[in-house]
Amino acid sequence: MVWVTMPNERIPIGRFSEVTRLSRKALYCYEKKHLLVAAELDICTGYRYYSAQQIERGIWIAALTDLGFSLDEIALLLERKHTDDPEVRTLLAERLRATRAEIRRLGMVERILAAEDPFLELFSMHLEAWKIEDIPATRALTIRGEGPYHKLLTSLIGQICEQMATPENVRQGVKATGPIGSVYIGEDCDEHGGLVEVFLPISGTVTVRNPAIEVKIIPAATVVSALHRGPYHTLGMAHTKIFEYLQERGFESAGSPRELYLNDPGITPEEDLLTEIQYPVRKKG
Amino acid sequence: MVWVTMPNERIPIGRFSEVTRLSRKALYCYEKKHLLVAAELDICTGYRYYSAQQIERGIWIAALTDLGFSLDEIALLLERKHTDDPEVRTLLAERLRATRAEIRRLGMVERILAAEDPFLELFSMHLEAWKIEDIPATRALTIRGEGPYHKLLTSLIGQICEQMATPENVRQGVKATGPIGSVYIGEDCDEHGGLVEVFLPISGTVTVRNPAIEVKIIPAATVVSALHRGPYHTLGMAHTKIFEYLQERGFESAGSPRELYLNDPGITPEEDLLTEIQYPVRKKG
DNA sequence: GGCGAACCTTCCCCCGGGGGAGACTGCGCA
DNA sequence: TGCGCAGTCTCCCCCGGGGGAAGGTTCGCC
Repeated sequence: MVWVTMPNERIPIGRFSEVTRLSRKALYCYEKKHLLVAAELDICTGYRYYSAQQIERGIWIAALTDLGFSLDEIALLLERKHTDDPEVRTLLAERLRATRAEIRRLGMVERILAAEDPFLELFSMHLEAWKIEDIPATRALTIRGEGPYHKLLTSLIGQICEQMATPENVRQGVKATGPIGSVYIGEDCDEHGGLVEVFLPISGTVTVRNPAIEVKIIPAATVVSALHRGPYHTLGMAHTKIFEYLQERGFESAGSPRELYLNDPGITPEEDLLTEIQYPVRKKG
Repeated sequence: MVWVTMPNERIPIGRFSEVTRLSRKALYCYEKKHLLVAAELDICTGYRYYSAQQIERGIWIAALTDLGFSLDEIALLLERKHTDDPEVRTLLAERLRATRAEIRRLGMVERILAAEDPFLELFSMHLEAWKIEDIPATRALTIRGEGPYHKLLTSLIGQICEQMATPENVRQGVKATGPIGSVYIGEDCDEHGGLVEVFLPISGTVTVRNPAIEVKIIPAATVVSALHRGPYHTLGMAHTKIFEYLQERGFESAGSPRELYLNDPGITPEEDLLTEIQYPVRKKG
């Protein structure tokens, strides 16, 4: 027996959309990409009609998009899902991996949002979102000193700036090519003082009169870097945390830590000061 | 002391992008939306230069987009994050809710992908993704019968189709407006047989000669519906599962269950047959 | 002063659809 | 036979950028 009277071999898009749970927009879109083309297109009116057989394909598409596959991937999966294809297995495995990564990420997002003060949590967290950077070698003015950091840095930076600002250097067009930074060299640095080198990357022909100042190439390095926001006297804590992090992750230190002073303490409020902290490390495989 | 020589009040987009971890594309995009506009635009060359003060804003934006806020929301949050604004709190709460929902969803996705046969798991799961529908009242041809389902349904459906196919009805332009379905009326239905009404929604002026056939209005209903794929003799299991589901969720039954036969068993292979199962329920708040 | 490399610009297409406008069609009913 | 409403069509803009082309700019160094 054939159900001659059944109209459902000519399903208009609305009904098809309901039963497959695919929106019309999605159906138009799939048609454009030849992923699911209506069985019939009335040339007169432009109306689309789907066949009952297409319902199954529609449901598959809906299910697979829910899993997070792209439409291209879905086309491939639909074509080969019954064959035990290595490409299909790869696709599934990769999707599983990506899904788990996303769940982990969202878990962290949830923790932040659920925190007492999400904004505080968030900002410090993001600042402490380390990244690994390759720093190219740089030509720089450098000056060393030893003593309690606060006064020392002010003095060293002052001397470098003065040297840059001499008429002859201004005339020569010497330019700073990056922010001023410092390297903590001493073995026995503690939180308050030690041996420090301040540097300022430059370009051009520079004339140095101050005998304390050298022009050096700072060698390239791979560093783990983090951004710190707040007064300079809070940098010590930041260093401690980063150092712990590196230990945990098994990074191997490859030199003295540096700081880059991203803005000018003369015109920026203390609590908005940004400092990039860099720890040279050896590359992990 | 002012660091007169520092060039970092004129940060080109590349460096700004590195330090904030925002891609250039993103920065162009934020500029268009006035979310983060470079401090300086060289009118001659079109080059953008950011100021060091903008780094902080950039970092905020990066952090908030990671949390999943839209750019409009971020604009609002940045403006009011220090005020204890109810709108801000709502935004945070809503984001937390949405994040948790997404985590739950991805948990299910993970389960499916990690299953032995993801495709099997997926299809049955998606078919059993219930939805609640409001079915409007419909005019239909109906016919009742009692006995073992298999033979009974075949016979009843046959009679309805015959009635539709009579010359006078064809001439009158009587049309089916939906798939054939059935209602299991008997209190003592079991898996094998009982009292059943078969219906076919129609439009137009119909002539009925078969005394067993009535033209009725099937009343509107709110139903929980699921799609089943496979031979008709497996429908019993599906009914059992849906019924259990309804019990668990505390739905209150509001009538006899129905089935809609979405494709024609005469031309569709048994294992591809789609049947929509509907259980009338009372609306839950 | 010149050169090459690195950097920057705008422009256009892509993802996977959602929202809505403006116009046409179909269908049920009288 | 016509009416009215619901369904459908195409077109365009939106999200939040990514990828890449084609062309102008800057910079450091020689």
